[in-house]
Amino acid sequence: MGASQAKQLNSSEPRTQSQDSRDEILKAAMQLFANRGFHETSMSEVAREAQVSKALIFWHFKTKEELFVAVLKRLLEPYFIDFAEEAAMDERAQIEKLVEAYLLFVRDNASSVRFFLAQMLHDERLSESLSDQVLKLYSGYRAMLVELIGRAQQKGICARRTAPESAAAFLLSALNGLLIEYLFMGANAVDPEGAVAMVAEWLFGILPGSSSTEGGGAPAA
Amino acid sequence: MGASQAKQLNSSEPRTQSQDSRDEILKAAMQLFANRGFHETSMSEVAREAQVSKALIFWHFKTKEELFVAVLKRLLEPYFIDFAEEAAMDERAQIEKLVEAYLLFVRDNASSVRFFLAQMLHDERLSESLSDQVLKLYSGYRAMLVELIGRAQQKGICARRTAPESAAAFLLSALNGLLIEYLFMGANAVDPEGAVAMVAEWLFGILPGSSSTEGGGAPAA
DNA sequence: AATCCGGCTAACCTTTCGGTCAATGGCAAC
DNA sequence: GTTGCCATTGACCGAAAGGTTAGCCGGATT
Repeated sequence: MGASQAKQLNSSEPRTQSQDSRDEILKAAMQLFANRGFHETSMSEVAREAQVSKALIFWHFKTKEELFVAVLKRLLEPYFIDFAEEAAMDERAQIEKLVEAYLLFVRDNASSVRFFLAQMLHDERLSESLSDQVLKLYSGYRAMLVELIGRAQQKGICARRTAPESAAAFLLSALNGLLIEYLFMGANAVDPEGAVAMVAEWLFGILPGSSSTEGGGAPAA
Repeated sequence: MGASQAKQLNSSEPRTQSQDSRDEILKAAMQLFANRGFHETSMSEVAREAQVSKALIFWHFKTKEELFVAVLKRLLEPYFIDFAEEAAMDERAQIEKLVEAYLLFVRDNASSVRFFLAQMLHDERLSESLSDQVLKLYSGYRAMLVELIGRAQQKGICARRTAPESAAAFLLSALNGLLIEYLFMGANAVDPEGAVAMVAEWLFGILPGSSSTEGGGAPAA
C-alpha cells in the first residue's frame, strides 16, 4: 500500500468543487484498479469508495475506459523522475547510481509496477498508450546506460569489451530479472546493494569494493 | 458433427464420448482464457467455441473456477520437460544447454508463458496452485544451476568465484529479464545464441566460442 | 425575483453474467 | 421391452454489470 501521493495543487488554479469530486473519484479508482484490475472493478464500487453517486462518475468520465486511462496517467506520474547526471561522478559511479535508482524505484513502487506489468502483459489493447510511455521511459534509461558504458570503455575503466549496446541490454535484462524476482519472491529475496555489487563486478572487474577504484584489469580465466 | 478431431487416445483407456466433449471444452477454454484472461471470458463464449451447450460445461466442471484450474493444469503440461543431464558433457556444456533450453522453451511457448506471468501477477488468489507449481519448477531449475556451477568451480573451469547460489540467482535474473524483453519486444529483440554466448563469457571467461556444441553466432541486432 | 447552469443524485434500463433445472436421447443391462 | 444411467440440452433465474435519464439543488447573472 504505497502512500505518498499528495497531488500538488497549483494555488494559481482556483480548484472548483467539481475538481474535488473528480479527484476523489480518481483516487478511489486508482486504488481499486491497481489492486483488482480493470475488469474486476465495477463502477458502483468506485462510486461507493469515492462516496459519490455512480452517475457522477459518468458525468466526469464518459466511459469506464476513459476513467481507466485517466488513472493510468496519474499512476504513471511518479515514474518520471529525472536521473540527474551528476557530472562530478565518474562513469562507474554514475552507472552504479543508475542501477541502484532502478532497483530502489521498483522497491518503492512495487504495487504499481506490478500492476503495470500485469496490465501490459494482459490487455494490450486497453493499455496501448501505457505501453508507449513505459517503452519510452525504458529506452531512455537504456540509452543512458549505453552512453555511459561507451564512455567508460573509452576511458578504459570498463572490463567488458562487448558492444555497449549489448552490455546495456544484458544489464537491463538482469535488472528486469531482479524486478520480477522481487515481484514474486518479495523484498527478502533481492537486495539492491548486492545486485549493484554484482553488476559492478561484471562490468568493471572483480573488486566488489567502493567505486573509487580505477583501472580494473580484465578478470580473464 | 461431434467427435472426429484426432486426439491421440491411449488404447488402454476406452475414452468415452463424455471425455470427448470434456476435451473439446477444455480446448476451447484454453484458447479463450489464454487470449483474453479469466474474467473477460464468459462461459457462454466457451460453450459456443466448443460447440456444446453451456449447461454441459457445468455438468463437467462445477464452477467457472474449476474449469479454469483444469485449463491451467493442462497448459502447464509442456512445462514439465526433463532436462536429461547428459553425463557425457562437461559442466560448461551442460550449463549452456540449460540456458538455451530455457530460452528456446520461452520462445516456443511464448503465449502461455505470457498468460501465466500475467495471471500470477494479477490474480494471486485465483492462481495459487499455479504459482506453487511454477515456483517448484523454477527452484528445481535453479537447483540444477547451482549444482552445475558448483561442480564447474571445483573443476576450475569457472571464472567466477562468487558463491554458486549467487551466481545462479544472477544468471536466472538475466534469463528472466530476457524473458520479459522477449514478451514485450518480440522475437527480433532476443537471440538465444547471443545470450548463451554472453552468459558463457560471464561465467567462464572471455572466449565466445562454445566448447562442444556448434553455435552459429548471429550478429547482434 | 426570475433565470440559468454546473454539479450532483435516485431510479431506471438493457444486457450479460454464472449457475440451475426439468426434461430428453441414446445405449447397455436385464 | 423396460429399466436405468450417462450425457446433453433449452429454458430459465437472480444478480450485477455499464450506462442513461429526469430532475434536484444552490449560487451566479440578469
